[in-house]
Amino acid sequence: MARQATQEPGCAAISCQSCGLYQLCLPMGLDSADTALLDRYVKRKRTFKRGQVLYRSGDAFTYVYAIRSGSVKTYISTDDGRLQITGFHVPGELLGLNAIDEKRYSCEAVALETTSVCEISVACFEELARQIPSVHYQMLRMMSKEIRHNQELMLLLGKKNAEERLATYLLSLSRRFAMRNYSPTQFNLSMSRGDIGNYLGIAEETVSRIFSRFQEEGVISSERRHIILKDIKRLNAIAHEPSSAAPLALPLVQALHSR
Amino acid sequence: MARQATQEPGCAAISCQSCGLYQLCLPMGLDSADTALLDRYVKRKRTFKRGQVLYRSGDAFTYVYAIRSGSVKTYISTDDGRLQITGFHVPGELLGLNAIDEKRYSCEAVALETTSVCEISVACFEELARQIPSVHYQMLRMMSKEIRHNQELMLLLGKKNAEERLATYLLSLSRRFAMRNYSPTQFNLSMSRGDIGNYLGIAEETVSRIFSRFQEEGVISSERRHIILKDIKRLNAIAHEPSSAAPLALPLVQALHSR
DNA sequence: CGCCCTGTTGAATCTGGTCAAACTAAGTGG
DNA sequence: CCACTTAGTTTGACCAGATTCAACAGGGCG
Repeated sequence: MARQATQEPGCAAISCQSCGLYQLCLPMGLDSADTALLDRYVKRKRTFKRGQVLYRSGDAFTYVYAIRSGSVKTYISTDDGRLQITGFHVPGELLGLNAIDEKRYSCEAVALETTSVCEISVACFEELARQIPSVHYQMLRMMSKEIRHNQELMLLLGKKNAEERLATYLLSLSRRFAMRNYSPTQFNLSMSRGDIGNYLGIAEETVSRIFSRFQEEGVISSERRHIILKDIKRLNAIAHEPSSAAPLALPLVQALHSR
Repeated sequence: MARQATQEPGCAAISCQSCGLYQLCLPMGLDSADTALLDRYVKRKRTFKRGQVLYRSGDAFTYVYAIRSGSVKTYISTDDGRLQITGFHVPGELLGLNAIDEKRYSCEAVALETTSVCEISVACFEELARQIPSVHYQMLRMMSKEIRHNQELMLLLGKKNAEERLATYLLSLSRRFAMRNYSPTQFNLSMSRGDIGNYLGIAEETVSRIFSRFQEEGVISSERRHIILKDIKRLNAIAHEPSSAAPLALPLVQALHSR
């Protein structure tokens, strides 16, 4: 009942350019024949409204989701109901891949706002990978990137204080926006303070307090969900990011932020 | 100068059975021809002593390591030198795979005790994957498993208190030992209290205190690095593990621990 | 217009960190 | 074989940062 499919033909034509599959094949330099083949496997476009569930933990692994617009949070939970948000996902990202070996989703995915996705059947996806071997390699790269991202989050959760966590978080968002050619210094958050706090392992009140402190110190300007980064150099100093380790997003984008 | 290679021919003969590659091909039901092919790519066996470095963060990605015996810790660090251990690795596990997309290791790997590994050249490994397509799929499975494991660690670091962290940790170890047909209730830790605390995001003093408390309460018995789990049911209750999510190790082994 | 959700701020509390010291085990070298 | 060193572990006392509880403000939406 939560799911609301909008099954339109004609989605495929634009899908490869606009959704995650593009990212999957572009770096490998696939020719247009491959690209066309790839498009055939994009089964349907769907739209989820804020709070709607894409999939639940334990559900059979039947679809991979490529986000076209909007944003999604994923989380897991303890047996007594505490949640840990494990990621916020934006357009261009692929969701559900880590269900590969258990054949069931290991986390729950919920739309943060109205979100449009391409829903790709796993069976089709596997067939696709058989026909275009480099797809497998691309998947390995994407998962390797996710592992690194998670490891940096572990560093954050295990070793950083609340200020460092928020600074790291803002910079990470900034880089992801820069990557998509949005302003890296001015953006709107699609997630609540509660979600941010949950993700970073601190209370939402602490998030509020530190946003206020950053604002007093002139590092950022925050008006509810609208954020302006005013002193990225300072944010970088506060964040104490991993040293020689790879950045959260693309290495190229890293250069945008002076060190 | 830290590296001490013992280059022996004849390693290949036993390697596939004894090191991680076996785990990579076995689940796919490779025939003996494939297995033989696979063995050819095991270049050399090496031994690292306690504290020696297998690879550093930022090093070029040239080898994948399959642990034959001993144990290894991996960690990343902030720019001001704080470390976060991201994993302890035991025989049968493959190390270094998440360097795939950046072509450099994203973390540092250090032997916890005298450790024997098979060092597999990445170039050979890629050639191998080309010849046996299912190897790619196995790699995807392994990385998917690692992502899930990391997500559970994020839940632990973000939402659990010190007692829950220790209980979760002991159970995770127990399952991994059970998987390798070692006693799930009695084992020696190869890592120090400091390493455990670092991994779990708590101080080593807290680790000590809680081990003592568990002992007082009759849940475990701990004498320095020798641990006996005396009440696994209670440990499970304390740990508050992820609900419907996949277990840290194999699902089959999970059944060993009553819920 | 008023309700409700989100965000903000204050004050009390507490878990776990930090610092310090004693103790144990395992080497190391004379 | 023993004195000495070193690394690891345990325990106590104190303290700080973050949580919890609670009250309140402000937007957005019905």
